[in-house]
Amino acid sequence: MNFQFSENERLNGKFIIALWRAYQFAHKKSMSLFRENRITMAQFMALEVLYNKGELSVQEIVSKVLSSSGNMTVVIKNLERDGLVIRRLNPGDGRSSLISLSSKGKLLMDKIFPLHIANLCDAFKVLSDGEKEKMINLLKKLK
Amino acid sequence: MNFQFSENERLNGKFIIALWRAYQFAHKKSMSLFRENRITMAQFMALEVLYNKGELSVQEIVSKVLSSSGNMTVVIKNLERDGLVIRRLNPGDGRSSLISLSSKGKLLMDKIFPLHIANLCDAFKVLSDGEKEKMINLLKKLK
DNA sequence: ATAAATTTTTTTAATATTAAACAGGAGCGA
DNA sequence: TCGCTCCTGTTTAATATTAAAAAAATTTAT
Repeated sequence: MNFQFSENERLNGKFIIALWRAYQFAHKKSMSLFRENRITMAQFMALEVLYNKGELSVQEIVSKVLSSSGNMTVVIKNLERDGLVIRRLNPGDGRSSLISLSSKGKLLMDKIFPLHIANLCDAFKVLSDGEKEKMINLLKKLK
Repeated sequence: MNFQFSENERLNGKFIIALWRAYQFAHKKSMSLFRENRITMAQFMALEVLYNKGELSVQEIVSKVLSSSGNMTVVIKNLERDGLVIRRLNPGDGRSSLISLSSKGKLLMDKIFPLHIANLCDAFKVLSDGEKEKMINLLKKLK
């Protein structure tokens, strides 16, 4: 005898799957974009934060992309190796260094960031602004 | 000069982040549950399909959890090593094998699956059934 | 029936991800 | 100042994930 679902449990199961599939769907086009430009999604997320916020410490990047510091160490190491970001010592704190986009990284983001945004808009075009706003407010209740 | 967002682009950005955070939030409690029971989330997802659908081929598992076959090969190899699943040759197709829960795997799922469902219900308890149904229907429009 | 195409799965290489431990700097109170 | 704690970042080990190539079985087309 396996576990038997109640109606409520069944609905919650459907809901978590719907969230997952919607998130996957929204990124499908951009995954190809990233692949063509030889970066991974994790690398893009770090580049995106630096592009929009400027020079940041590792810890600040981590808090923006909901990752872990151990993970971000690796991602930034690979971005540094590929010449997309630059690291300099933090003059105000001997423990940390500050990461920023190189000119090569800036050029890459100038090219692909608008395309990524266009992909997102395209993915969500079947929803109205009101529908999106309503869902954002409901989803924010989960905390 | 960095990229400037339009209102629509800003809303889509907020929406994708809201989806991501909601999905993460819904799994937070169960991540601890999985850790305590020495399995990973990827392993749980494979076990869950086998628990609810019975014996399946690798390809069938892959299609249920939206993974890749190369990835699932590894996940199942680790589950096999830990004695949680059993593999037997598929009598009807020489290319594939059939995977099923071992008694150890079944016992584990009897214990943690109801707890996982309870965690999901708890995470989503601030939303009404109507709100969840409405969102499921809207999210299904993304295809 | 044979050749071609497809399916299923594994393998390899590279990157990502987590947990856990660790090192060293910074901040703070006694 | 000393000692304690917190913060920041790296490292290690294990697992996951992807892309790409490959092997083998099956199916399809001719």
